[in-house]
Amino acid sequence: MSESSRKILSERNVSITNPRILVLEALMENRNPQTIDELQKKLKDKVAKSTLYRVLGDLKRINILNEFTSPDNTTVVELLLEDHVHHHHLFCSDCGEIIDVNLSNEFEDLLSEEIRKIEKKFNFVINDHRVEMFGICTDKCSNCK
Amino acid sequence: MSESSRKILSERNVSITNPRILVLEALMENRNPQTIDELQKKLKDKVAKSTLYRVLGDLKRINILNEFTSPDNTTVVELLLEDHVHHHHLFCSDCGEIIDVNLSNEFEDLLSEEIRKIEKKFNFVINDHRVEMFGICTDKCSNCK
DNA sequence: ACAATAAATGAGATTAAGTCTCATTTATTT
DNA sequence: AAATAAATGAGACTTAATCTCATTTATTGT
Repeated sequence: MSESSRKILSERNVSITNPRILVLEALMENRNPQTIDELQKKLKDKVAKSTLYRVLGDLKRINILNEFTSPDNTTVVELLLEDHVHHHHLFCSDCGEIIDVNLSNEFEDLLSEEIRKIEKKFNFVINDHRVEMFGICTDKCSNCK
Repeated sequence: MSESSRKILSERNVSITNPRILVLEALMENRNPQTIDELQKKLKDKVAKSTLYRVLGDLKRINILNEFTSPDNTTVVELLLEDHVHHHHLFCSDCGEIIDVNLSNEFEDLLSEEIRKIEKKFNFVINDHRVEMFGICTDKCSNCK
């Protein structure tokens, strides 16, 4: 585990430091998105707040961190590694859970086609997209019944 | 113009006040999304900051305001009226412009089908979705060349 | 392996978006 | 038109995120 976070850093020419390893490990603990607050709690007394934000910035810069905002306006963060690259999100407006979702390959192909049309129409080069879905989980989590 | 914002409010049983009319008019000036900062500048010395935020809250509550966060983490807001309901967004990472985009009806149908599958898989009731596209506008705006 | 150099960190100050409070003003109801 | 209820303005307050700078830790060249 500590091994692989070192590998991640060295492969991308980022110097290997304790805070970076700790943040990566905390991110690897949950593969689902987590809030910065959750991260901060996990790393309490191990990594300073300023360092946490800086390390998250570093990880964004080397393109292995995805940061976005949940519908209730919380910043959320997740590691993007080889096995887990392109996917989408499903938000429960009741309990706040965020679930990673893969759409079928056929659908992703259709979406890419549709996006090609948009590129032409608006004269854009589009390099990324995401689909966000909002709803209520009916029996998945303990908060909602 | 002032007429129609009065109408919007009275139809939804929201009392008609000057700040609400002014905010609605400022929102109607651009039909594309605008940042809160832009709004604030337009309404400088006419509507207090606290009132602006409260009125935006009111408009969200009556479901005619869409609020979201742009990739550079700015809060963005747009009016959702009859003619302009379901649509998506295209973000220029160069100049920050946000463009409203409609996907084809056929594609929206396919997306709804795909979403029905996700609902079953995760035991969710999904009531909304959005597609966000990120790229660079090649010749649309003055900032990018 | 070790000094020299460069980069990263911790602690806390600072900034700014958004919220809250409460006395005053404005709208609505009768 | 008076009574009541709701909304507003001004500024205090909160809090996520950024910045600063002295100290610590990593990297590089010999």
